[in-house]
Parts: sequence; C-alpha cells; structure tokens
Amino acid sequence: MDMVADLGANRLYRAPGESSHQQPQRWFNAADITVAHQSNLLKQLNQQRRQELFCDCSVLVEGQLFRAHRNVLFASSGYFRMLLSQGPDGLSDSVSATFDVFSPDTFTVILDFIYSGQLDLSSHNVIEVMSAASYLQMNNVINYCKNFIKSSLDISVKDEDSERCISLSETCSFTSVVGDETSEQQQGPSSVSPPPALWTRDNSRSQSGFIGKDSEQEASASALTTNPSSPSDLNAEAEELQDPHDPLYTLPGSERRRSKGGTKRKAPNSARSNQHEDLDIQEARTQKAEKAEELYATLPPIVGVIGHFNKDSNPIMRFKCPFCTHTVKRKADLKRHLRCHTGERPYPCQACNKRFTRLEHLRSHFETIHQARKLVCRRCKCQVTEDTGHVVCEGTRRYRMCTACIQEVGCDDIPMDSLEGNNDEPALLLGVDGEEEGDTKRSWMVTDDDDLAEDSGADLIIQQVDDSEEELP
DNA sequence: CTGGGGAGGGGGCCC
DNA sequence: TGGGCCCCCTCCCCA
Repeated sequence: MDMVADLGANRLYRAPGESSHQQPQRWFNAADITVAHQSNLLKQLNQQRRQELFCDCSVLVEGQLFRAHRNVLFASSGYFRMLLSQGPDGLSDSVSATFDVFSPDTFTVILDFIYSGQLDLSSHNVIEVMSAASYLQMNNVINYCKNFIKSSLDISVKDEDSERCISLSETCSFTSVVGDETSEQQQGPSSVSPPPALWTRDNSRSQSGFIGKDSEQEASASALTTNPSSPSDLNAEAEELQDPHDPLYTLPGSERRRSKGGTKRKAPNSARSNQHEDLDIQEARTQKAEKAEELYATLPPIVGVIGHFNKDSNPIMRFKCPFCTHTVKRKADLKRHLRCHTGERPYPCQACNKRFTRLEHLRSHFETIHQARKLVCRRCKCQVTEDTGHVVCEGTRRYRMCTACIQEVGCDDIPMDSLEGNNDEPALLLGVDGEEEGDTKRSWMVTDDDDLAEDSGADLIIQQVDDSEEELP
C-alpha cells in the first residue's frame, strides 16, 4: 500500500491493487482504516471464540464453561492480567479460572463486551455486571454501569422515586472516578445508551450478585486455579503500602494475621529505642497515610449491590468493598472494614504507642495491658479481687498477682515501688503520638489497686488521631 | 511437637 | 452515624 498523502493524523491511503494510473482513485482515511481493521479483528476473534478456535483459556462460572483467548482477556481485564501474568511462565498450555461470585449470565455480558465492545446493560443486570466488572477490574465497564445508573437516577429523581434507587455519590462519599487507562483498547463502539426504564428495587434483581459473609475467602480460594493470591490490583496496592516491618500497619488477609503477632510484642519497645526510629516511624506513618489517601482516591466507583430479598420480596441493600468481595449492610461497617485494606490505625495507645484500627480495641488493650483490669493472678491464674490482687507494674504493663504469689516470688525479684498517690498511671491519651513518657524506663512496681481503680477511668482520654497532621512541626 | 492461654483483629448488630 | 458490645478467628508464646 502506498502512502500518497499525509494529512497529519488522518493519513490517506490508496486502496490495495490500485495504481496511481487507475481512475478514479479510491482514498481511505487512516482513521477509518484503523477502525475498520479493529472492528474486523474483533469480529474475527469473536468468531473464533464462538467456534472455540484457538481458545487457550477456560473460565468456569458457577459450573458453566466459557472458552476464550487469554491474550484478549489479558488485554481487557486487570484481574485476568494479574492471573495470567502470574502463571508458571505465562505460556502454559491451558489456563483456567473459576468464579462463584457472579452468574454465568453476567459473565456472558462481560465476555460479549470484551469481544464486541457491545455492553448489553439493562436495569435487571446493571448491578450484577458492575459488581462483576469491579471484581474483574474493568474500569470502563464500571464507568458504563455507573453512567447507566446515573441516567436511571436522573429519571428517578423526576419521578420522586429516589428513595428506591441507589445513588453512587450518595452511597459512598469516598468514591472518585478512576482513570480509564484501558478504555482505548476495550471500549470501542459501545452500545451503551441511557436506560429506557427506571432502575428501582422492583426491577432490580441480583441474587448472584450477593456476596456472602465468607465470600472473600471463598473467592480467593475458588477463583484461581493457577494463582491463589488476591484478585485485586487494588488489594495488591493496599498491601504494597503496608510495610511488613512497620509495626503500625498490618497486612490484609493471611499476611496481616502473620504479621500481627510479630508486631504484638516488639512494637512498644522497639519503636522508641531511639529518636531516629521515632522519626523513621513517623515518616513512614505519614507516607502510609498519604498512600492510604491515594488509595481512597482511586477506589473503583462501585459500592452498592443488591443482596438477598427479605420477606416482602424487597431486596436488601448491601455495600461492597472495592478492594475485596466482602459486602456489609451498613456504610459505616464498610468504612470500618476498609481500614483493614488501607492499614489505617487512627487510635494509638499513649502508653505503649501501639496503634489500633478501632477505639474499642484500644480501650480493651489499655484496660488489659495498662490497667490490670483482669482479676486473675498472672502467675497462678487464680481468681483475685481488687483487694487481694496486687497490681504489678512492668514498664507500662500492669497485671495482678495474688498475695501468695507476691510473697513467693519475693520483693527482691519484683522491684516494688509504692504507687500511693500515684500520678504515674499510664493515660490513654490519644493525639500526641510518640510522647508517652518513659514507659520502658519505668521499673517494676507493685501497688494496691484502690487508687488504680479510682484513677484509671480519669486517665482514659480518647482523641482520634489524624496521621496526616502528626508531622506538623 | 502440641495444646492452652493471651492478645489482637474483624464482623454482626444493637443502642 | 458512631460507639460499643459480643462473638469468633488467628497468631504467637510458653509450658
């Protein structure tokens, strides 16, 4: 093919087989050629898929088998990108994936879109498709669904039926529009158009879109044949921002569990071994907080899914975590759940500097570790009372020992320091992170618990900390 | 190596 | 909507 003219982006080409001597000449716009070629290529691939030609990837959705081309899936879905790129060598003969978190019908819509650019959305399937697209990390599909729903809502508002509809902006204050980095290769000539019907509870049904309590684990366990890891890039990003050596953050899932105990006893002392470590931790904390904010800013715009139906056949609304397949009833619970992905720990213990995701966990920790609230002798495990159980202080750690154990151990082994009139009680003061005084320097102490019981409550001052402001000089 | 206990983390749900 | 409680699970330490 000879290039005969160059008009910038829209180059003109002579049709194949035509010489410059032939008249009349037929000219082709390069953009038209590109579109035609892409369309034809996609059509060919779709035809091959339907004829199961060269299909090298199997996807099992609730027992129904779909055949596809791994390169097409790779190019279309972040989930498959991760799945296929983490195979043994990326070139293994057969790759398969199994899904139980959405229905075969929903995956049919997704697959048809991948191979045709036509997204068959309706008021009946939009939530399911959006949920599946979120799982498969297909941002362009999510955006289509979002626009679809928004269009429905516009109509709904006019009909004063907004109560029965989902507003994305309303259901998730932290959502933002994500970048559509793959849209060029995926969108094509989409057939999405404003929905003709209202999207209401009545015509919204999404049984299979509901994800149960343990679906995260189930999904993780069942979704991958070749890759047992998390399906989400965002999840990976969330994990990435959490330094396993950082005592202030834990890892999601199993990593989190693994790191939990490791930091449990090391964090309080090691974090204050010197000023440099304090600075490092604060710096790391700031970076983590910033990354957490970035993470929030890049959340996929999907939050609402229809759960199961109640007795009145009304669907029960649930909120879906953008990082995993977990769904919750309340937005507040989702907000709480998100902390396990972002690593946010806004509640530091002023006594030992350990941080917690929840105030109740901090309070429990403080009462158990620093206030010796447990009426059990630490040595012999016998029940004690506030009278018989003497409080032993070890640094900021406090626990009780019965009189017998105190005598048996002897005061020589347990440095005793009367705490009468003690003002040294560790205070659960939050908000002045890293300023707790000398808990590691403090020696062992034994005290009666009367004053402890009295003043412990007064020392419980709670103030949530915003990490991002801690670094202010 | 194993089982028990302590501690922390997370989900559901009530107020 | 946030706080708080209850329950369950996991991990680590230790005997």
